[in-house]
Amino acid sequence: MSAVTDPQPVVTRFAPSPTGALHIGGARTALFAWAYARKHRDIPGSKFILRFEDTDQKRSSKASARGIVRDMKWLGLDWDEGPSLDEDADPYTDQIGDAGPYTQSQRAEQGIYDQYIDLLLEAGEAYEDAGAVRLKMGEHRGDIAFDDAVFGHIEVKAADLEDFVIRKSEDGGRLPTFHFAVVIDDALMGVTHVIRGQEHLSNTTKHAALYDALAKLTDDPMAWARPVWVHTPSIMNPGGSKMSKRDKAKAARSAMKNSLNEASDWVSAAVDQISESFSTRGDGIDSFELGSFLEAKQDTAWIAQVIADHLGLRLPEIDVDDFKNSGYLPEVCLNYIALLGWNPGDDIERFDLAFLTEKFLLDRIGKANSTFDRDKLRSFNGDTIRAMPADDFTCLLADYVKAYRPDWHNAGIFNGGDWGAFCSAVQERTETLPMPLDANAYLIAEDDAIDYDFSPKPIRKAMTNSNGAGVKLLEELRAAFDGLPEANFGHAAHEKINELAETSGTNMGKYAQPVRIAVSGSTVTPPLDVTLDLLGKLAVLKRIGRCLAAANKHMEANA
RNA sequence: GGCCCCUUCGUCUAGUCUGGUCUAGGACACCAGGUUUUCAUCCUGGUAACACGGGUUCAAAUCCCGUAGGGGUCACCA
Repeated sequence: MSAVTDPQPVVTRFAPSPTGALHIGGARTALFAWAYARKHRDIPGSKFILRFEDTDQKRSSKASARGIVRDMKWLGLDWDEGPSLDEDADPYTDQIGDAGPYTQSQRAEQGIYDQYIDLLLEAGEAYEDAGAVRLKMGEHRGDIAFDDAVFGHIEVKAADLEDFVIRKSEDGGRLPTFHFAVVIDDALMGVTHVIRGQEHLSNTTKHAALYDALAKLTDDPMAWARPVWVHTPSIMNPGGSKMSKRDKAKAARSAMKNSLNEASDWVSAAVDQISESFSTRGDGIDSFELGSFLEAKQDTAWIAQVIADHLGLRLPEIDVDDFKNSGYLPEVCLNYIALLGWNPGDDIERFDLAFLTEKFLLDRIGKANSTFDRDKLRSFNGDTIRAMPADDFTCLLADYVKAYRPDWHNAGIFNGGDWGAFCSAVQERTETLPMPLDANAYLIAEDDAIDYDFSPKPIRKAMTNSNGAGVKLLEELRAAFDGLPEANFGHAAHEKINELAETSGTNMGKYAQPVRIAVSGSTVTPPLDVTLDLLGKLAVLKRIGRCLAAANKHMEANA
């Protein structure tokens, strides 16, 4: 007779500290923990918990907690216990699940941690030191070994283990440290698999010691059995540094310094410049804060953004919200980060949450750090956009415009009947949402705001080379277009170009390129008929006229 | 610096546990050609890696030892 063991439930959690936005690396940790719990959802008791580790009173904020809830939901990750899934709810007062509360500050208030501190103190496992409480390590406890699902067996000698603080002194509000709170909470919440970043690998000996000590001292040792530890490797920048929030600050700082030619007094020059541009907007900015940011004494995210806006610079995407801002799709972000350090074991690279839920196994997580490759992310994003039904793309881009692009939101093309035509013209050449907007800015520009620069080689070739052959064709076209009807102008103009090209025996590109240049200032636009339709006859003729004038002037000057 | 960990194309990785079928596969990027009125898409082809040095073995990307490089940690931050 063999005993049939029931499959054990899998309880995982994501436990960020609400000290800022959700980092893309944190999102991957959350994704792995979510996927592993969901893979075992058929086993009763399996669940995924979201908990806030806010034992650092100074840096934690409710606004950050809200932002993390919002970003998790944007990605499509849900949880069974923790703050309410309602983004507008208060993550501290409105929570779901019965093992709560789900923030450590609240749990500390309820005395949850103190009772175990007392237990350890009484048993001589811990002692007071300058107002704080430390757990005895070293010879008292001996060597510590544990098994990690990714990194395998790890052993540390007693001599290398130092006593560590488990409760802060008065200065820290007598709150438990992260090391203590994480162990108590994971045990009390029944967490079976602790999935987290590898920066905690070295800390795990501390946690193992705590589990073991508590198992000895309580009457329910099973509740204090060590969980399965799963440490995930880090996500790095192409340069080799760890991908971190500070990267945005560094990028803003060095761009500012560069724009001032690295002059010795660049900091004060920058402060003057930015303060001025702010005061004209009526916002005002603290020049002392700004200065300390520029001197690298702090890395405040919003100051980095202020500088980026001032410079017209796009900061590197680091937080989930940055990727949303830059026009990446949530399902693509999830797909891409899942592939950073994990793979299904075959050549399948494109998958969704359902696939991940079915396939996610711990032993397929790699040990080596991986570099974040925005090119590949962008490529995935473009593939996904191309594969979407046209109507979905139209809505998606419209939502993006409403949220982030007032310039397009107020433009006629967005509000009139042409939005669908624009979207279908750009969908297959879109990698990120802002890309078609920026590439086709001439569509929402005033007719006389188009700049003509005849120096780039492709423009010279199409217009001014061979004694202005292109310019002559454009003049011919202006006359031909003049007689065309306004309705369906683009289509008619396209026909006319075909006709002229055929009768004169030339390549239609010879006609098309000068028109492109005239209406957009560049040689690249969506198909010409659509582009001209979007612009309309009046605008096209006006732009051709301006372009012709500019071209003739340019050729005279260079004759 | 002490301790812990990692190392396959430029990048993400398959293959390593259970040595041979790996003249190392896929993806992104890159290059070339084709399709295309531009750009892009799409199609075809190509360049490109087992960090290094020893050992074990008939046989090593795969096992062992060492070296180098990289990461983490050593906070009353998490």
